[in-house]
Amino acid sequence: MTDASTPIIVGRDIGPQAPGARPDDDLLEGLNPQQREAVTYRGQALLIVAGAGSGKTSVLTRRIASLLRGREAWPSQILAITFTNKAAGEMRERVEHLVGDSSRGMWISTFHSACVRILRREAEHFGFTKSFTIYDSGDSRALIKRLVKEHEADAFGLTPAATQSKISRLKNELADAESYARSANMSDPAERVFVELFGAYQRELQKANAFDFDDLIAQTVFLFRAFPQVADVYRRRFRHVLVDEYQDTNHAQYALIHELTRPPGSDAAPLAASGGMMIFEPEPAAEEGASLTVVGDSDQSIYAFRGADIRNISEFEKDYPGAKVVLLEQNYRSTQNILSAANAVISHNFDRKDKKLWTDVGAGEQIIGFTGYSQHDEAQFVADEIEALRRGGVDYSQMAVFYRTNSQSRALEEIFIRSALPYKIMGGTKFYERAEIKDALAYLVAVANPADEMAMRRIINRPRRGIGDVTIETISRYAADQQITFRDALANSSALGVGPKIQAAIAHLDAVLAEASEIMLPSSGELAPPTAVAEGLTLLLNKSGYYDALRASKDAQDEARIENLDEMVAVAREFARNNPEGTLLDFLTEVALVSDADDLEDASGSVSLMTLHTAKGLEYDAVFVTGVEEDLIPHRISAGEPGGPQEERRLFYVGITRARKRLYLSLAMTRAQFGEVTVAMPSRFLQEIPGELLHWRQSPGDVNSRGGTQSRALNARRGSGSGSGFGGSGGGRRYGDDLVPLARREQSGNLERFANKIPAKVRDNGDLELAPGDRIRHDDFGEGRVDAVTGEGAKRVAHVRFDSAGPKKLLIKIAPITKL
DNA sequence: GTTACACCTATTTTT
DNA sequence: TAGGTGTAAC
Repeated sequence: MTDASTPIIVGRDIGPQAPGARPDDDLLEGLNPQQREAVTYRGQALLIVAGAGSGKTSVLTRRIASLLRGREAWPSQILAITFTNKAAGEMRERVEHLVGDSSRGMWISTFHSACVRILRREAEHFGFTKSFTIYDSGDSRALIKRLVKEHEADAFGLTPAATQSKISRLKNELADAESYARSANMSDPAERVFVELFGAYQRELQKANAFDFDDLIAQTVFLFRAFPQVADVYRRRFRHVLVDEYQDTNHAQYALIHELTRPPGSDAAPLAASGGMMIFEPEPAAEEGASLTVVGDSDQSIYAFRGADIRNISEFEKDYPGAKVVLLEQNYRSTQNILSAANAVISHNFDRKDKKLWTDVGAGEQIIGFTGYSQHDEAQFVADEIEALRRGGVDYSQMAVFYRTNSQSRALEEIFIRSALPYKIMGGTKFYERAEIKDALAYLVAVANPADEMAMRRIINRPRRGIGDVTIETISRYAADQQITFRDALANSSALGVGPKIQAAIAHLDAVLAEASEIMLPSSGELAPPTAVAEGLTLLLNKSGYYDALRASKDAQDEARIENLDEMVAVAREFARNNPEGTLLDFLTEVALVSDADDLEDASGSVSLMTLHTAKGLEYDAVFVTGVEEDLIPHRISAGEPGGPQEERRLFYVGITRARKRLYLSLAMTRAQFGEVTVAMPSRFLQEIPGELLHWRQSPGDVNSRGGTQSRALNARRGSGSGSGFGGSGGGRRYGDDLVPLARREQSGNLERFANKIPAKVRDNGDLELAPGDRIRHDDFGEGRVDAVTGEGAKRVAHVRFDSAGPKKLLIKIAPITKL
């Protein structure tokens, strides 16, 4: 839902409200009673249980606005935490919309950026400097990889991946190497090696003046616990803490919130540790902890595998006695049919508080089910249906296709390309994970944080300078001997005892870094201009020879790399425009904490393809959930995990509740995976949807009876009446109730014909010329007449009306067609 | 330092 | 099956 109709109230007036004014009136406009309560309730702790599409962002932003307008809080006393930058940005925008300038000074940010802000200020308390680097998972994987090798840990079954995920899990539980060692079974050699690795990893991070993602949270908690007087500064400052998506918090995040909302001065005497100043706050007068508002929906918890602990929300009332709970069940997004299906599915999860979404917009369309013979058949259905919706006036950008695993996107893509359907894959390869972008950032990090050896190691031979492992180790040893950083060792290239060519290369790199440093962090101490980052980056890329090496390359990919780097420089310029005061560190922080998931919506004019996980928080007029099969959703691997199948059900629930008006559930009877074709069974979740809500265009039974491959699950439940269950098996009904048979089903009903119909090889029709009126034959669709041809060159599209398959758009260059 | 081949492993991933 | 990674040989 949206609050676009809310009038803008600009809160220029800083003085108290005029007597008798009702500052909340417009904020409550259009809200239902529960939403009003969530906005206006005042107390120490409030839990808003917000079902999907129940307007929680609206409630949260209005609650903040109401605190500000009522003069109950200064902006600086508000801390609102989300999980994504996108959510934070949206929330900030909407609060600004409501209260204007008086929102300035609020902290509306992600867990991670809030912690970075705190850590940059306080890092000196525990052996870091404020210019610390942030390691993303790729960086920490690289470091762990090196350590695993050094410790020869793979011999104990400790792969880099396993080690990384175990360390991450432990950090999310606030365990460090020492505390873990105490509880671990140290007679197990693998455990001993792991503890060693964990400790070594942590020491390396400290040495590099770096935090990994998990550290950002965990170290902030440790900081607060070790230095209560530091914690009190923030406890006094933030009087209102609000947390979005609370069901996704892990233990460390939970602890962070807990620390922040404790009454100030409540800690025992400060630790007599680490030479910091002892500041005793002589204020025994009972101060209250900040008021805490959390919003969440345990039915949408889908990140348990990453450490999210559903108990944080389900036991909120225990953690915060006297907490008020508000339940938002009215849904403003979907039709009742969609909601009823969602309710029915999720109600199969035991151990959950009952919650039923409802709407007053009416039943809406039935949910459409479809069973394809193969994943390509399924994809073709999706493509056809998308085209039909488009002709019916639905914009491509209002349609989305979801799948459980990324690999499923391929079949969809193949068909979409052939159908000339504009699509965009969300959350695919990430810009900031590309090698050249990581290189560029490493150059910047080398300037910003000379202690970061990882960054130095990354760039020292990129572009190739003839510096290999041997030289790197020489430098590393020299640095250790001289007790200087790796970076500083470069300045003494002549003392390293390496060949003249290599020595010159090192000296050159050193000079380039120094020059860039002078631009971005002037030694004169004066402030660098905002454009310094972009300039410095350009200088680094040019003078290091990075650009030249790419330009000289004949690899076609390197051209794209240059474009990506140009884009990176553009990002730096953009940053300078938006943050005139922004420093190099600010830029690196932003880049480290921003992911491309944050620009999800820029898919204008295309259909969005994404995993079910990525779909959370989004909504579309028409939603296709594909691959609704056993072993896919629920995924087979989840079966063995405690709570796995239930989390899968929530995932399916999340998918269903993204749809506003139309929902399609599809599956394929066969799926090519790992080189072989497997026969799929319909997902158990399909059977949890009441039959009258779901209309099968082609049910599993239809496909089954014609394909001849009996599958046990299909007959587990017989249809009763109109479109119930899977129905149709036994050959009674060949097609769905009102389905016009498609041409390819006419040709033959046998499975092999359809399984993996689309070969991997790409067909090329060359310059096949087509004009309106031409007759063509298509391998799948049969004969048809060309209505029109649009597009240019390789992207020419034929609009064809097939005799029996109906209208289609085809990419002429690659469609399996011949002119008649 | 680069290339080629063999090998391994295939959920989800807000930061 | 396919893609990515690691090692060995040139």
